[in-house]
Amino acid sequence: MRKTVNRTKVHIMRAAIELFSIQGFGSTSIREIAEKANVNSALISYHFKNKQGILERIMIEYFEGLFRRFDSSREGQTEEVIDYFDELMRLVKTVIGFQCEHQAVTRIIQRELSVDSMLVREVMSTYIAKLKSVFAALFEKGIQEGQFQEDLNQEMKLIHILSSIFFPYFNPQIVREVFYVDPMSEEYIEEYIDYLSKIWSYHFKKVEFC
Amino acid sequence: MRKTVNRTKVHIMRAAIELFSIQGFGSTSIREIAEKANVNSALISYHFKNKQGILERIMIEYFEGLFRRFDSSREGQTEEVIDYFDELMRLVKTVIGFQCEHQAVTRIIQRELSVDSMLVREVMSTYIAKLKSVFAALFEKGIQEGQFQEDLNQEMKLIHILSSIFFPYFNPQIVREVFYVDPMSEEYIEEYIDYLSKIWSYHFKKVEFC
DNA sequence: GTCTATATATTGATAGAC
DNA sequence: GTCTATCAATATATAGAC
Repeated sequence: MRKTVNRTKVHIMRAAIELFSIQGFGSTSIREIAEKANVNSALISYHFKNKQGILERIMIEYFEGLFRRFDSSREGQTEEVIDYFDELMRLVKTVIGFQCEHQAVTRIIQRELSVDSMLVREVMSTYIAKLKSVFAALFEKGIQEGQFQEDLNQEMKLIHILSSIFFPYFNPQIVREVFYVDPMSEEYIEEYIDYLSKIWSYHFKKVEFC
Repeated sequence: MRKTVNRTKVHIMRAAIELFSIQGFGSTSIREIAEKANVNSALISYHFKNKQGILERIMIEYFEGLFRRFDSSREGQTEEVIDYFDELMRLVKTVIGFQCEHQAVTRIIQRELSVDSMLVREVMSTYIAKLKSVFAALFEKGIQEGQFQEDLNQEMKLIHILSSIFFPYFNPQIVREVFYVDPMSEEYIEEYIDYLSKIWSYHFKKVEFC
């Protein structure tokens, strides 16, 4: 791949991300994207086939990046995981951090994931399913090792965790305009993680009786 | 208002709701709506001014309906609320029930609320703010009456509650295709409410020491 | 309130020169 | 890889008859 190729592709992607996130996919035209990217509109068809093609690349790069992040954050770690609850919170922190770094794309993906299409079903069955299985595997191990409770409904836990992680970053405007806090700020993140940790530690961890 | 007026308006609204919820607002054209509603396309401009006008009515009717439901569900009740946690869960149940009854509109609203526009900001500052204040007032009273803890961050509680209520009904597809359960089913609702109740009761209620 | 007819703009996508 | 030029389809919106 030559540099010129990437430069145009990247410019188109960046412009598309900004516009999709503000106006929505359906309300954004190829011409608008080309204009914002300072690129000839014909190049979009050339590089991405069509508008849907841009969204596809945006989604794929996002999730590939997320799972790469998972791997790299596991690198400097000792083989044996000791505390599975810590591991859970580390994972949550990684996802939230990634979502903050990619605010616009996060918003686009969550929004477009609620629309019916082939692309959406594929993303669901690969990436979201994979994300779920990462958490599910963690809980399974935690239970095996006797660190986690197994009385609560496991599926509910996972749905609940995804809700908690996704929602504030899918709709940061609600958080900002109704709660007057910025979900992307360091303070908020720390406080939110802290909150979730408190809530969850009691219900997920196996209790030592008093 | 005459009957004929309403019939057309209702048909247009119904068709728009179905299309918006499946394809998204931006990807749906006035013509499509008119066709699905078996109505002349010019009538949309006549009744709603433009496409945005339909969305506006959809949103307003939804939230007006929700708050009317709040009022009516409070009717047959004794003046003095005794258990504020029960009251909280009753409120949660009401919202979730309402969301189930209006699946399509719920999806549309959550999705379009993540897009930037005047309409969205208005809906946020009126309806979502009002929804928040309903929960906030409940917590305040619960604390005053010595039934609720006040150690946890109150704002986080509210964000967390809204996340838990909204997310599964904003994106039921994730729940269905990844978790293989239907968030609209009686069983799910009961189990989910039960789960939330368990999680929250420990952290929100004032504990009687063991 | 509802229709036909139409004006006008914008859409996504491609063919072919460079 | 990038451009110009252009197509056919579709968009929203309105004027005026009924």
